[in-house]
Amino acid sequence: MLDFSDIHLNNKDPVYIQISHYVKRQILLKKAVSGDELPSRRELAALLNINPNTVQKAYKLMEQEGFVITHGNQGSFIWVNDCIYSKIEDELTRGMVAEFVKSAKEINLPFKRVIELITELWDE
Amino acid sequence: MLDFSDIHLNNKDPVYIQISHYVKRQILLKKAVSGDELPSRRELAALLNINPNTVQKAYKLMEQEGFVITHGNQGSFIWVNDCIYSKIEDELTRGMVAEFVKSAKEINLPFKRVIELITELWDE
DNA sequence: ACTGGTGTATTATACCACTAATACACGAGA
DNA sequence: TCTCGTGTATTAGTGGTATAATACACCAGT
Repeated sequence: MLDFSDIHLNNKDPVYIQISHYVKRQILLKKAVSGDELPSRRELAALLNINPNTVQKAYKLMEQEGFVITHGNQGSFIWVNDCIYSKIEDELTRGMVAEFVKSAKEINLPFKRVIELITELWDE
Repeated sequence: MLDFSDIHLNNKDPVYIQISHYVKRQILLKKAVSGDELPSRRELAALLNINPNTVQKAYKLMEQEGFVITHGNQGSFIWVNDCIYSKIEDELTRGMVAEFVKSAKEINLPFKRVIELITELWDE
């Protein structure tokens, strides 16, 4: 059963997006693999103190994104093939880095300075 | 008169935030300095094809953040002291990098890999 | 069979951020 | 004085998000 006990919800992004993003991270970290079962809608809702419909929205989104399957009322499961995994990996790594690079260039931050700042801020 | 002709509005972030962010970038790039006049609310609204109130909200935000002043109906002007400048610089550099570092760590991206990705994505 | 938990769907409501529409008072300039 | 553009304030509309209350069909376990 996939563990949601260490998810931390902020109050900035939509909850259902955060749930999806959390599961993607778990997949990337190999903490979630094909076959792993997700909690039931109502169960996760109770755990996170949110409405079951919000969980349903998250699960539906993850189904559409292709890494969660649900059959009948037998619960929902993680399901990732190589293609989906690559997509997730790309979004969470290259995608994120690319956005950052774009922001850095917008303010004319030179490459060297970027490396400096990351090095400086990495450990703290 | 501060130039907004090369601002590019996305449809993800609130417009008034984007305007404020754009002005901050201009300040950081020394393209906007104390005394520079901003277009009137209606003028900028017309230029960007948005509602004057959205511009008003942006200007008000920038006043509150401390780098824009307005007296009566004599227009709005850039006004930055060292303190404000440092704040903007920090937000747009260290602040941005810190957020990125946080995201990278969330998915266990090692420092080395981060540098690799940035190097790879810097030129394209 | 009955019960309880499941996924799913529908409808309604509330809330908030954002944007839009409008009106108002002020002051410079012709 | 009249006009026009200014900043400002108020109100209304819109869309997305979250919640709530149900309802339904399905299946497993008792």
